[in-house]
Amino acid sequence: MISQLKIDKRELLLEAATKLFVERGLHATPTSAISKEAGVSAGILFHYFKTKDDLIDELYVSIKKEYTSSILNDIDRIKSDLGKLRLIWSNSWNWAIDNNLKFKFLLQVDNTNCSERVKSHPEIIAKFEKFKNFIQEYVDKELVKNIDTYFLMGSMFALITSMVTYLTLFPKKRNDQAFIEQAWEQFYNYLKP
Amino acid sequence: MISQLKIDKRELLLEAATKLFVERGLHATPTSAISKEAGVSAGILFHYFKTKDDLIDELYVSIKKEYTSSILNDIDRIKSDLGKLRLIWSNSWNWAIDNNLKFKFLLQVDNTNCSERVKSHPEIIAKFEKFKNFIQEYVDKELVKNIDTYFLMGSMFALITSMVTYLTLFPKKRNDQAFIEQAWEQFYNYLKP
DNA sequence: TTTTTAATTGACTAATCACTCAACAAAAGT
DNA sequence: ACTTTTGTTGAGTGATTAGTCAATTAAAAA
Repeated sequence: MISQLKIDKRELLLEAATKLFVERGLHATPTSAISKEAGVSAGILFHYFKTKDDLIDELYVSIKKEYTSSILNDIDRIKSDLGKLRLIWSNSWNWAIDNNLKFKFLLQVDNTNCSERVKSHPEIIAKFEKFKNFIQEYVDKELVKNIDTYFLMGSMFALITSMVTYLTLFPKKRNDQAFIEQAWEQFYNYLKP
Repeated sequence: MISQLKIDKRELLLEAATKLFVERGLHATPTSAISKEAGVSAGILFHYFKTKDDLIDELYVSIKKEYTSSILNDIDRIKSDLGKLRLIWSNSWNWAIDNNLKFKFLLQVDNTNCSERVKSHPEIIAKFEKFKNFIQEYVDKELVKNIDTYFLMGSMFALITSMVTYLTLFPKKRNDQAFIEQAWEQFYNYLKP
């Protein structure tokens, strides 16, 4: 086996970190707690990650990539532009609910001033630009109101996040088709010209 | 004078704490940094606040009260229901922009699991209920879509927060009446039945 | 098998933190 | 004026933290 154990311990540490960071907050979580939760020795964390901040950075970037990728899942299976927009919408909150810890970790870092360096990671900027162009296309096609793209993206993300918070609090609603339909209607009413 | 200095130092500490908590994060800010920023000795902080957590709690509650109060400013000067809703909307983001540090502090605490005890403060629960009834009234009057009030409140607050983030990033837009009008239109399109 | 390389441990260190306390200063009360 | 209460200081304390390192084990290469 080609260092299977190595990959395992790294993953164990990242998973443990996600859980504890969300439960206790970034700075309130000692590295010793992370290694304990992962069931490994305290020192090994610094073998895989140079510093605690490096661990946070790597965790953020990997989760963000996972999230942004999931948003475009199955997008080619849909023909209509509006259908695609709806799929992006539902992909977003579905991933966030199915990966609630990871999503909460993203929110926590995004709401923190202390890690600006993470957010300016090139791969993340690239994904952001890609998504921005996507929205711009909808504006050009007059499927979405002609207003500053940054404003649109910000409010879209805000609405999706509040949807996630609500569905996490009331999980039954996730299978309530009438509710989902109404929520989508509201979302698109917000966007349409 | 009736202990004017006492009040002053308390206020100085709270202001310094707000600034540093937003800049560095709750747990990354030592109490020593707070007292230094406030220009007082390290020990005095624990004369006014039993513990650091107590300081955070008090700060949160006082800011939250200030914010929720500002939301209903001048509400009686407006006659129409829709006008009142619009005033609530604009009051919300105006306060948040004018008191950006305080607003960011609220967001930071709200996005943290470590201080559940703060959010369940009776005065805050009361304000929340009051606002909830307010929304319910609009639903009953059929000015707002008939969908779960918690869902409505969550998304309203999300939209307002994204408005604040945007206007903080692009301050000029705040005086752009056409933009504000469009933003309001979108907001109400989201809510209307 | 032997050698080399990589993974893993946990005791250790230097720094930092929340909080205390004895001493002093200023106000208020008498 | 004197006493009591309240405000204020900053050095000190014990606990906790991120990160190190010499030693041990396991895997890979020779």
